[in-house]
Amino acid sequence: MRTQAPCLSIGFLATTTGRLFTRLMEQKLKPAGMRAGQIPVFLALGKGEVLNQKYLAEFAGIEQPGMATLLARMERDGLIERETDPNDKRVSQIRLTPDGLMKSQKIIPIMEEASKEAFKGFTPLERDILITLLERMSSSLERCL
Amino acid sequence: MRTQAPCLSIGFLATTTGRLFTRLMEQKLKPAGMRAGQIPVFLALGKGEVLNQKYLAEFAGIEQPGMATLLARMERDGLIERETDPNDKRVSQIRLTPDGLMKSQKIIPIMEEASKEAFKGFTPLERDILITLLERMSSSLERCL
DNA sequence: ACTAAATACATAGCATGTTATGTATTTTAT
DNA sequence: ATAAAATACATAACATGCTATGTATTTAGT
Repeated sequence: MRTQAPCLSIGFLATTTGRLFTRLMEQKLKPAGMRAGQIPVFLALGKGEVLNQKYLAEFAGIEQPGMATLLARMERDGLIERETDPNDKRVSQIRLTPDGLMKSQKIIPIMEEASKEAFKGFTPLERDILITLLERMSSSLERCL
Repeated sequence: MRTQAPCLSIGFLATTTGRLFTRLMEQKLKPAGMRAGQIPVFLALGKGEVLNQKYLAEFAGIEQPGMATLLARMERDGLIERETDPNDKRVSQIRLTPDGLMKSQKIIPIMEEASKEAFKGFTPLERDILITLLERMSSSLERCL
């Protein structure tokens, strides 16, 4: 008896699926004036929350410089506003602008649409299994990084 | 009885897992002088094959301009060589350089390592299920794009 | 034969993410 | 009290991938 070779296509599959999902979201978000990378920011600030960059980066699961440039683009596009925290001048307090707040209302319905399409042909059980296994793989990968 | 809400986290999970996998591969490839985006090219040309850009783009599952810039960087770094097809001057025949060929030998073992780490804690059955479900989701997404 | 369509590749401009590094500001330790 | 460490954010340089578009070259239609 010998150990079965690990499936080599998993990396390709994971990155491809992620890319396809991003593309689908871009398609749906574009008409609404939003971009895929902005989703976590809209989700975090969508009820008028005021949060700092560090929190947003962790929430989005990206590094700090990535969030910094994302927020710079969103500020440029009038989606967010920043204000220095008077209690700690290193921190900037970030909130959605009225326009950003309005746009953010469409995020959840759009995500629902996209998820529905992604899960087309899946039973609820298959859906739950995929989620669970992906979460476990995600954790495994995080642990060895 | 009401329909269960579709899981909204699937997009985040898919893109995050893909990104984490890419990061892991980068870590392993860097010491060997390779980058994550180059993997499909190394796989396609690793036995001395001579292929054109269109084929490589399809093989890698990315758009043509993406492959064009990838190949430009790989040529810059001495990993590939290009030659115009004499039978059709639009086509460029692409092959790995001796250095690229040598480096490509390490791709499969590195992919095996990464897959092993990604699947840590998975039973063979779970592994197969994840692959199958991801393939199905990938197909669903491709269909609606 | 010759124009029009198709094909292969290149380029521009951008978004997203990464690592590496710089710059203020605040906290900690002596 | 002050020097050192930690923290929050910004910037630089880059890879990867996208859409839109341009440029040859080849193929097809008349």
